[in-house]
Order: sequence, then structure tokens, then C-alpha cells
Amino acid sequence: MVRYDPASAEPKWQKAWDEAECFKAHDEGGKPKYYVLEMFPYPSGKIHIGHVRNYAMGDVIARFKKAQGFDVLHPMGWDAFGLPAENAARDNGGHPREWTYGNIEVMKSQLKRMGLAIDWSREFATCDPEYYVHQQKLFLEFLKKGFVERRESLVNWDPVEMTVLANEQVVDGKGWRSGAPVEKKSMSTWFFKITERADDLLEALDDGRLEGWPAHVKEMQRNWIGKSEGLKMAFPLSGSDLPQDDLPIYTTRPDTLYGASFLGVAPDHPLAKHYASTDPKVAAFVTECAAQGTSEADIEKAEKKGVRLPVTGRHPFTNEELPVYACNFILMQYGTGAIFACPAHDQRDLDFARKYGLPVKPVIQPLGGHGTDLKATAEPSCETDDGRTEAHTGPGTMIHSEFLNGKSTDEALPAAIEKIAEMGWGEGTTNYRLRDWGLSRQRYWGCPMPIILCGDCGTVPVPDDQLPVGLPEIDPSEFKTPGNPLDRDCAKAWREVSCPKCGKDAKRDTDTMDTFVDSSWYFARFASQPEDEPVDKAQADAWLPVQQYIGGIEHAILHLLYARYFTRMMQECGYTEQSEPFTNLFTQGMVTHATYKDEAGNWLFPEEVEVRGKDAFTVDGGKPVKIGAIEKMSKSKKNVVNPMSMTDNYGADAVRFFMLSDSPPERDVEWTEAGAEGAARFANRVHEAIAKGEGLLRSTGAPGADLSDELMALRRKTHKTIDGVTGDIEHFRFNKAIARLYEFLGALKGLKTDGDAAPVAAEALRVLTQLTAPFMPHLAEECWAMLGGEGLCADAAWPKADESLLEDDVVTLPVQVNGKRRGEIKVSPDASQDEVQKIALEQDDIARSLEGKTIRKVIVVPGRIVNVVAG
RNA sequence: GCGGGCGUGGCGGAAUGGUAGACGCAGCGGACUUAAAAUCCGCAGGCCUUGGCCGUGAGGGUUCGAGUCCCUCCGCCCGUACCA
Repeated sequence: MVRYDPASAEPKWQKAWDEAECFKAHDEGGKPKYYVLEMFPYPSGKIHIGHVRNYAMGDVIARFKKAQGFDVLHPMGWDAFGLPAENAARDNGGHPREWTYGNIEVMKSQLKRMGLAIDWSREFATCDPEYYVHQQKLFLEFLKKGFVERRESLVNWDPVEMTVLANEQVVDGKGWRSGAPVEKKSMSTWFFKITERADDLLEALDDGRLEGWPAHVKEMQRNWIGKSEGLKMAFPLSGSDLPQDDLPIYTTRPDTLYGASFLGVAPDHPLAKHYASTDPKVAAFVTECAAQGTSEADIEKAEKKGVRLPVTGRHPFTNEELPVYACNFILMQYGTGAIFACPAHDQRDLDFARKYGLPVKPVIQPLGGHGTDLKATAEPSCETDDGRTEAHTGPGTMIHSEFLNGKSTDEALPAAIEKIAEMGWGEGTTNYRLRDWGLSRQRYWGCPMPIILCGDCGTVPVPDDQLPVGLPEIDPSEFKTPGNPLDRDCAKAWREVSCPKCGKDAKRDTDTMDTFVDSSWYFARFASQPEDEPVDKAQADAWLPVQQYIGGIEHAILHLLYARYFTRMMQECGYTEQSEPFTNLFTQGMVTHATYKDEAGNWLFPEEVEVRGKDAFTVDGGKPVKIGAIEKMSKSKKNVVNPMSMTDNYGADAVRFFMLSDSPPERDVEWTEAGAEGAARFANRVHEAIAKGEGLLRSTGAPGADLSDELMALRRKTHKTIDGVTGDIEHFRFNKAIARLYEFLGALKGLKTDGDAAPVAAEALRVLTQLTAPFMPHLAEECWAMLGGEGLCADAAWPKADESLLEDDVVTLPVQVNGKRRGEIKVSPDASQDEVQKIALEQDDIARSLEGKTIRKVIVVPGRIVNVVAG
């Protein structure tokens, strides 16, 4: 018998699919539409095993939905702008464009080798001018509608490299390459006013529009938007050289106002900056904070520190003068950048108060237990039972708070707001953690802003007939110089233009757009790509929203929130009826691999290592190798495998199959060679089983009604497998679908293919082939052809389970005594509870276990279990 | 720090509150072979002498019954706004 040979079969069937235009989406036609999309890849050089997992999942869905009769759109493209292309140009010479398109070519051929059911006719890269011209048009439309504006913002500035740094490029407050302390610099940049949509973005998480999203992703977005109800109020200031009369603060805990012991402002708050200009101590502190990382984690994890400012603020209720500090844990971007601190009921405030000897005034008596004898005191309080001291941030009863005394915290909150509003000091307000989306990037390899900056007219849109604003040709050597080449002489001719409004000398905006903009509407462009506008509404809405979106959890917040926001803006501009882009979302886990180190502690690639049992050795030399932790694949630890060499070894089907077989798709999966071998073995076993039924689909009809028990059992197994695998695919339980395929293949052992058995075998083998097809599409075609199936397996209709064959005529029920399994009984599935109870109590093992005991209760769960309670 | 996730045999993992360990990997035994590879068949959570006992990160709780629900704790991973 001929063994299955993926190396010859896979290219053969890929060609057959191509020629039949099997996976082309049809805009016209009466079939229901289904849009399945995986997050498009960044063209980094070659495909990663993580891509294989992602696209294998989408491919299962695409093929499954096609078989179920849908007109499927399953496109592919490239998220092609971004910093790595410039880094590559700097390090290796060449132009970012060449590097990017070269990578795309390689990765496309690699994806094709995977045999994915993709409609390649809709492919584009975001760096194609034909794509970004429409992005520039959208930007200008959004500008006209007031969704975008230009304003000042702070960035990480590397004074040596003369460039803006990403947060990840700031290490310990220093630039990653130069090592120079990073400065915070103010620049005029563009913002999408996403905060204006915060409420709708939040509401849609709960009003049913995103029912098909994982709850945890919605929770993450909810927290990210961070809506809070609170109080905005101003504390009147006194002191020398006052730049402002009062200090507006924001708090979500106005109930703790009587516990206030100081006021705090962010280090980059105008008040702090004002005193920094005259007081060296304040200046030193502000500079120190500016050097601290800008990321939220850095700020929150840093030791709580501050510096006293020469002002005090008057407490509106007590008239007490509270000291004002600049504190490193206050964020200028959140609220008003200023707070009142209540150390007794906020941990950060308490840490700070301890350090600087500030009073701690408890005003909430915790519910129940400890803390009942609290007094207003300058000492740290709220001791817990084990002697630690921590702030009580939970609910309780108000004390030492005049008009609030005796109220619960829930009652005190609105009461305090009302009183402050009455007195005219402030008002209740809603605040969001979400900030506007700054989209300007001081980089070359991105979509240019279609804006001209004129000294007289300000920001002027580039006229429509001059779009796209392309990237100027730049000599590759320019990328060796740090900073944005668009700002330098090499781009002078491109940059210096006359103002379209007044005709005077002006210059282009040299910033390019955040690459998140590129990925915020690509899914719409896949659905419809007219030449003269971003999308055609009718055509786009025929496909949108994406029914199934699949990608990494790392995009749970930013990309998905931005895409949701963009869809709303496009809706308002009349490009779609939709407000939400993705109906169902699935977030898949990462691919991990063991790490290896040689005796000297150097990382080794998996192909340099031979694993024998629990030990490992180098391939050349046989020196001992230390096996380390199983971790996310990363170049630095060399624990990466090349999907293409794996495909050479085992076949694309086996690689795809293994990626889906071992772990639930939302969880991380560990790549192992043994697993890929197992998948290849499965392919061979299927091929072998099918070979027994060669031509059977041509030579035999449907199974008859009068069959032996054995053949009936096989038919039941066949139909139960259809039912199970169908449900598993629908619910993204690919690992379980595959387990069922293994089980089914096992049940086909010793299959007879003659006489009465022929039609039953034909049915079983056809079902095996078709259920395997979404996972191993090439093998399935080979099997389909062997069985004598008509046309391509990829075009065949999905098998339907016969309901009458899904139930057995006898069920086995476990019987427990006091919750422990003591025996089992066989009963008819429709036996009454009384009958089941009777049979259970008479069963030998059960009767023995019950000897000398009194039966108190018998619980019968139909079709499940019997539990006898006895004592 | 905050937010999210995960924790079950040697390993990946199954299990609408109802037989814990389906299925796979590695392992062991057997068949085939001069031999090996490949393939096929079988065994397999742990502990005690055939029937039990113990077992789902730790500790409590709810229940006739808990891997699953509740509370407390431990460990690991991800996100944290200019990486994509």
C-alpha cells in the first residue's frame, strides 16, 4: 500500500483549489454571507508558528462555514507600516519599503504553503498608497466633522538620538540605545477625540451588541475606559507668589473629605512647574519625576515621594489649611492632575503620609470586626488583626465628619457632593480613565498626515486632488541618522510647499500616523475596495460586521477599542450602517517551547539540541544541555521553531492539525516535535483506513434500515461524531473535535466493506474525510478522491447528523453510596425513576455496600447517576 | 501598583454540580523483523496482597454529591496607552 505523501499531495490540491477559485468570495449571489478574519500579520520577515496557529483556526471556520453553505469572505493582508522597517534600514542598509515588500513576498509564499482557504484577490498592504490614500481621506473627513484635533502633548524625548521614544524604549528612565536620561517634551500633535465616545463604547459592552465577545475582554475594556462618578472641586489657595487662586481637584471619594490631610498635584502640574522655576528643590523633584518611566506601571510601582510646595489650600468644611505637595504618584492625565489625600482610607496616601509625617484621620468605621475604637489621631491607624497597618478603603459608617456622621459610605458620597455643590465649591462629575488617542508619530515609515502647516492659516488640509500625500524618496543612508528624515534636508523638497489657502510658504506636517490607525479599518477595506473612496457602503455592509474575528489577547484593549471607535466614525460619515466591527471575537493563546542552554549558559535553538528522555545533548558533539522553562517563543531565548522546516518534515496538514489538537485554542500551546509526529501519524492512519474503501462512494448507496447490531452501532458512532465535531467547531473546541476524530478512527478498526457493511462503511469513511477536512484539508481531498467523491471535498456540503441515531438503547449509570461510587447498572434511557432506584438497590455491589445500613434517601438523576444516602 | 488569565497523572489536556484523568504525547509489554526503524495489538494516577484507601496549587465553607459554586491564601503568565 502507498503511504500518504504530503510533499506531493499538498501542492497538487493547492493548485486544484486555485484553479477552481474555490475560496473566492462572491459579492453577488443569494447565499448567506460569512466574514471570518484573523488579525493580519506584521511583515516581520517570515511567518512564526504563532501565525500558523492563528490562521489554522480561521481556516477551520472558513472551510466549515463554506461547507455549511455560506458565501465566505476570508481575506489576508499586511499591517506593513511601523518602526521595525526603519530599524532594519538603519542596521542593515536598504530602504524600509524594500525590506517590507521583500518580507511580504516571503511570508505570502509561506502562508500559501499552509494551504489556507484565503481569497488572495483582496490582498493589500497598509503601506500601499492605494490603501493609505483612503486613510488620508478618512482623516480629513474626520477632521471636518471635528473628530480630530491638534494639541500639545508630552512625549519621551531622547536628547542624544534626537528622537521620540516609545515607552518600551525607555529603560530605567534612560533611552535604550543612547543611555541618556529621557526628557519629557511638549509637542503639538494630533488626537482622535475617542473620549467623546467613551459612553457609547462602554454601553455597547453591555447592551448585547458584543454578546459574542469573551467576558474578560469586555471587562478589560470596561476597566480601560474607567468611567467613574466623582466630585470636581476647588480648594482656595494661599501662599506667596501664587500662580492661581485655587486648586481644582478630582476625587471619587468625596465621602472622605473630613479625613483630608494634604493636597497633591502631579509633578508636571502647572502649580509644580511654577514653583520649580524658582525653587531648586522643587525643580530637582520635577526633573527626577520626568526621568521616571512614563508607563503607568512604573509610576504606580515607584516609591511614593513628593516635595512640599509653598502654598496651602483651605478645607471648605473645616477651614483648616492643608499643605500642598507635588507627588510622583499623581497622574496629570487623569482627572485634574490634583487630589486631596485621605491617608486613612487610601493606601498610596497613607504610604506618603507616613513618609512625611502627615496626619492620618480615620473618618470611616469599617463594617464589623476590627477598627471599632478608632479615634481621629495623628498616628497611623486602622490596624488589622495581624498587626499590619493599612488603609481601610472599603465601606463603613462615617465618623468625625460633622453632617455626614452615622451615614454609610454609600449615603455619604452623594451627600458630600450635594453639600459642596450647594456651597458653590464644585460639582459632581463623570470622569474617564480613557485618554484621547494621540496618533502623531515622529517617524518616517507610516501614513503621512495630509496636512500643511501654515504660519498664517494654521493647519490646512491637503486638497483632495493632491492626495495621496506619499512618502518622499529618501536615500537609504539617511536611516543611519537618528530622528525623522522627513524633518531633515533630505526631505526639504517634499516638505516645503505653498499653503493651499493663502499661497504663502508653508510646510507639510512631518509626522506620520500611529500604525493602529492602519489596522482600525482594514477589515472594511477587505469587504469593499473601490478606487475612489474608502469603501462602497452597500458592498461593505453586505459583509460587515466581521462575524468571526480571531487574534491574540495582547490586542484585547488598544487595537480592538480603536477599531470599534473608527467604525463609529465611519458610520457617521456614511460608510457603513454598523457601529461595531466584530460580532464574535476569539482570542487565541500563544505558542510556547522549552528553552535550552549549553554548559556555558548560552541559549541554543531547538534544532541544535537532541532530547533523549529527561536529558538533552547538543546535536554536534553530544555535550550536555540544560533544559529550561517552557516559555513564549522569543528570538532572544532562541526557543523558536521554523514553521516551514516543520512543514517540510511533517506536511502542512500535520503542522496545522497539531497546533489545534493539543490545547484549548484560548490557552497557550507547547510546540513539540513528538506532537507534530503524532499528527503526521494520524494522517497516515486516516489514509490507510480510507484506502480500504476505495471507490466505495461510487459503488454503493445509502445504508438500509435492517442492519445488524454491530452495523447499527457503527452508524450511531458515525452520527454521534458528526454531531460532536460540528458542535465543537462551532464553539471553538478544536482540541475536542480532534479527540473525537481520533476516537472515531479507533472505532473503524476492523471495518468491513462488503455486503450489508458496504453502505455503512461508505458513510463512515465519507464522514471521517469530511470532518477531518477543516483540519487537514489536503489529506481530505486525497481521501475524497480515493473514495470516489464528486468534485472537490472543499466544495462538498457538511454532513448532517441523523437525530434518531444519537441515542443509545441502553445507558450505564454509576451508583454511589454516600457519594462514593460502588457499582453500576444498565437501564433503558426512558426507565422511570422508581425502576432505576429498584434496579440500583438490587445490584449486588450496592446491596453489599448497604448491608447493616439504613437507607435515608435515594437521589436519581435521570441518565446521569444514582446516589444512595445511608447510615 | 492596578486590571485580566491560568493552576487536574511523567507531559498537553477531558469532565451541563453527577463514574476525575476522554483523546494525544512520552513510557512499559507483546506481534512482525536476522536486527533495527516504521507499523500493529495491549497495559498504564498513587498507595496498600483482589477489596479498599488517597488523589484536581494550599486551607476553609455550601451540597446527597465539588476539579466545577463561595471565602482566604500561594505560585506563574499577559496588558498597562509611541512595539506590532
